[in-house]
Amino acid sequence: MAGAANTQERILDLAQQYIQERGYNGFSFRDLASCVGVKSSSIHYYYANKTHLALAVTSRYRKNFAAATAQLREEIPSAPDLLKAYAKIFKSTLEDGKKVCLCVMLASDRDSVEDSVTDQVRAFFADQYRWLSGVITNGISQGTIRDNIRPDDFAVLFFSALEGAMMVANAKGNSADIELVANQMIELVQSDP
Amino acid sequence: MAGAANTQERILDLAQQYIQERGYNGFSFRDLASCVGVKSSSIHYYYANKTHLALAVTSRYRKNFAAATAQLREEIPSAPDLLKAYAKIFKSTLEDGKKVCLCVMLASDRDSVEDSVTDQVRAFFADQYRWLSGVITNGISQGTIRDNIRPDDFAVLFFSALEGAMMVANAKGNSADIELVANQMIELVQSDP
DNA sequence: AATCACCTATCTATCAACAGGTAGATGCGA
DNA sequence: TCGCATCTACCTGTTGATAGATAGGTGATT
Repeated sequence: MAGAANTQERILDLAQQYIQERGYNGFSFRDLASCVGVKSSSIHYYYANKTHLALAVTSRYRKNFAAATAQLREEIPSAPDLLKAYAKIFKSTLEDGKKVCLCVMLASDRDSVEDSVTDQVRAFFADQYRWLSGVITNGISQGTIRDNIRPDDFAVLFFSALEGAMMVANAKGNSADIELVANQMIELVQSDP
Repeated sequence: MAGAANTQERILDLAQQYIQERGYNGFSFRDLASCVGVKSSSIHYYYANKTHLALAVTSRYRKNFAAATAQLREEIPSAPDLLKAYAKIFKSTLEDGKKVCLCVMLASDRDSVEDSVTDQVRAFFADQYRWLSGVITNGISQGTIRDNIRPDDFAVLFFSALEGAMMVANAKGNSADIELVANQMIELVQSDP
């Protein structure tokens, strides 16, 4: 039988979901296969080995995230509102299943994945820092963010706090903590009215 | 040969290290055994199964953390200094090997561990929130922390940010980010001089 | 129009390694 | 003699990965 046209994409989607829920060591080719409705050898047909699969998932994730954040900047002018919208991405991810950021998951499984995957993870983090730093810099210019805030440093803080909140909130089953964390930081750096 | 008196403790130490470095699914009883210098059945002698082992590691971790933080409160009066010292625990953990907080690691492997372990992880988080909230409340009383800070909320933020920074810093191999994150938060909530 | 080669996608069957876990023997020291 | 600690030996299931068969579609050749 000729394959259903989108088998490869369904494999990729499910692999991403599994990594976000269970981590790199938390699922097998057979888990993926049985859920997609094929045999594990079919997955090897598309992705020679687990590293290739992880690499494909990660680079697509990076690309999608870059597109989503770029669109936010087009739609939302105010820096504090942008930070809120950014935080909402994290909250939604957690609420959609018990999923955590793909790259934090892969970072925590660092010893099990090959360096090429960790390189992609680091590149994702760099992407986020760049975007956040740009938003902050812009916020200072527009007067919505206090001018004693250092954009590069605050980018690291804001991102770290969201990632950490996601992990902890996931354990507690309480996605509201993400907003709690984000809103406090925004409140602390917003210019006084 | 009668066992070296501390085999059990060495197993516990190594299991903790492995969970912190590789996660719950990242090591096997044989890994532990060969590193300790015994056979895997000897580990089952002390810990009937992997859940028991994880439980023992986690409850000891909680206890040790509680002792360390209690001592900090005895030694350091100033709230900002206490927060700095607390952050240093995280930084030191990361610098001592590539280890990340045990409980965040177990939180990320939530789907693979039994609920009893996740309960301990949640209890650890609650411990930390309680301690941090107490420190902040005290800081407000002593005038070192601004009085518009909500202790319970800021505890969540401070803790989440440290945990997140630890994960990200580990991927980047850059432990300095932990201090960067902690110092920014302290700066933001400290009373003006 | 019928045959052919070829490509894509899938399958079956299998491998060696490793997983967590168990039963029971062995040996040392009190 | 007894019990603690460790071992040998093994079981069952799973893992990532491979080899090779098979089915269907496409397009060129006869």
